Amino acid sequence: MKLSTRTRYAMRAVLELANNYGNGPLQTRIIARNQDISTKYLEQIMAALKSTGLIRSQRGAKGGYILANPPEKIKLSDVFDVFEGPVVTVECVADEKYCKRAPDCIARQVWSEVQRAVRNVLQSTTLQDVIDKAKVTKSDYQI
Amino acid sequence: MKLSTRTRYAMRAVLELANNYGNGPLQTRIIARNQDISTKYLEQIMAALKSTGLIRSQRGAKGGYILANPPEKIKLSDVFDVFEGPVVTVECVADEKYCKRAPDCIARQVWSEVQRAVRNVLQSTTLQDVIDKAKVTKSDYQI
DNA sequence: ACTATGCCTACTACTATAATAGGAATAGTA
DNA sequence: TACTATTCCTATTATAGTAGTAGGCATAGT
Repeated sequence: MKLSTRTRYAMRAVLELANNYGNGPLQTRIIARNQDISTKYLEQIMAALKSTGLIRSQRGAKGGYILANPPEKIKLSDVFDVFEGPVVTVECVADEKYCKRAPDCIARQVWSEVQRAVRNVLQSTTLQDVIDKAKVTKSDYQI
Repeated sequence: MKLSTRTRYAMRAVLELANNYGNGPLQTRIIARNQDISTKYLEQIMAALKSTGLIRSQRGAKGGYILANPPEKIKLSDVFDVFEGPVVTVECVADEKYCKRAPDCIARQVWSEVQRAVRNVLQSTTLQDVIDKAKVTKSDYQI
């Protein structure tokens, strides 16, 4: 169980946008450079993020991307779900009809619990939460 | 983020062994039939489970597999880790040296939290716990 | 007009997954 | 001893997804 590179890049890109929130659009080129990501690949990822309404774009020179909502209104699950989908473990966890064995399947209960744990983290944390936490850590270092 | 079929089959097979614990070896053929899994594919999965020491085998007629330890001594993470590995999200979560950006990476904190949540479930639950919980549910139905 | 950006589409190398297949080795049993 | 049921070992394969690379069009600012 490992995250796709797309999801990891997406999360890093969105966190950059969150950090930049209020300062106008941020360019793919800049994000890619900051994060050591292929610009062309990131372009595709940004397009997907945009198509879900998570971010907005401004075309042309001095264009770029901004978050569609303030960082405290965006949950990590919003970003996560773009590529990893709402299902974290197995389809039958979300859709009992997916498998006829589901009602009696004790393995399903296991994956339900795991899924619940993951979604609990992702849904209860906003981009702003992450940024704030990072700042606290930073200042701890400086003491 | 979805589980591999191997991991799901492995979990179901091991739970069958847990249910059968104390009744001698259980055959791949039986498990495969009970669980609607390709016998040949399950054979490979059982071999992998055995190589980690999680289960033991008896060869020849009337052979089969048994858990190497009683169900209350086996954690779900023991089964999970055979195919999904101990890393649930990203390598850098377990190994900071994996990426030079790790110390400052705020995305890494996100994936750390998710990983912690998953491992918490898998490490705090045993096969016996799952079986017991399933029984409770069953008896609820009968009321 | 020029340039910097997003937007769109196609292509590709690589890898993992989920099997299928065949047969050798072993152990119980008639 | 022969027979049979099982694990064990190895090879092969079809398919899909991933992680890019690439080229050029559309748009907006200067």
